[in-house]
Amino acid sequence: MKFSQGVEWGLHCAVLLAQTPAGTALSRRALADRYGLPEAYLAKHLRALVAAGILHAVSGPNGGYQLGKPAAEISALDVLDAVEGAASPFVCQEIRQQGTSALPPEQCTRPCAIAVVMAQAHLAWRASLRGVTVADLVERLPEAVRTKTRGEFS
Amino acid sequence: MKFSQGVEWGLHCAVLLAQTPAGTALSRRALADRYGLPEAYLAKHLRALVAAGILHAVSGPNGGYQLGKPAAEISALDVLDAVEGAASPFVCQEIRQQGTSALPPEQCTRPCAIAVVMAQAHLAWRASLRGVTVADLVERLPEAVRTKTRGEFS
DNA sequence: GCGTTTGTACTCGGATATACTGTGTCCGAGTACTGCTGG
DNA sequence: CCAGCAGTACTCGGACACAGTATATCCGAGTACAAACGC
Repeated sequence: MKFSQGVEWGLHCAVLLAQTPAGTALSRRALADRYGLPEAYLAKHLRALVAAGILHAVSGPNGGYQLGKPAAEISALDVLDAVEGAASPFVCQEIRQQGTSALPPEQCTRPCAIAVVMAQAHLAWRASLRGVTVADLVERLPEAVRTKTRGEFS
Repeated sequence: MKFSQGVEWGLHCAVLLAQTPAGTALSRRALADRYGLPEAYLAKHLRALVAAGILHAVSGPNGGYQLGKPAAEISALDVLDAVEGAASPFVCQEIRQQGTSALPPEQCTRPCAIAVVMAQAHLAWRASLRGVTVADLVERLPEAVRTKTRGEFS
């Protein structure tokens, strides 16, 4: 089980865009070069972020990507859901109702205990990520890094 | 991002084995038939559980699998780690140190904030699963199901 | 000199190939029981 | 009748194909600017 690299890329891009002056857009080329990423592949993930409303894409010269809403309203979970999909990694196949010793439906009124446990863990994971916004991530950057970044867009 | 089906299979098998009288072993054939699973593929996952010490395999006639330790000492996390591997699904590639605006190493003494957030979420997820044992899962089964299962091994 | 038009260069978006992990399967090694054989 | 032995049937374990998704890429659609042209 492994996340797509797009998760890290999307989060870094969002954090970077949150530090740019309002109204400025960064082209995908600029983002890819900055982090040494394959531009065309990065595009696929950025497109997913645009579809989720996290980023806003502007066409034409001087176009590019900018945040689609305030950084404080974008959680890490939002980015992850946009890139990886919000579906639970565990999908209960109800094998208790299959095979030679299948349980009859009337004994399966309550959800499978195993699925419940996995769902709870999934919720805990999501809750942890939901509590952190892109604005928080910017705050947690070292001051030196923030000033360096700010200088590049002055 | 999706878990292997082996996670569900392994958990169900562990819960079932926890309900069998001590000393009895269930063959992989019996397990596969009971849940309608592909026997040969189930074998691959059971082998992983054996390697992790969660199950114990017995060869020969009347052989099969049994729990490798008390059900109360096997957490859901143990099973998941055995099947999926314990590695974090998020692997930080340190892209902040790559590309045209790469940060110098002296500004990267603290771990990347994004990696920290992801690691915390991962820990929350693992903690949730670590708190539930196979014995707990047996307890959470409906009484009717437990008696039905018990009857099949009398 | 000014407005219009055309061209260009730059942007994002969707459709298209390749690599790797999960899925599924097969055959071989080992072991305990069972039946037979010889005493 | 009993002990030893060989055969057999059943078990798990590792090596081998197939499929789906992540990875990586290319080309086309759209837009704003800029320069050129006509008035």
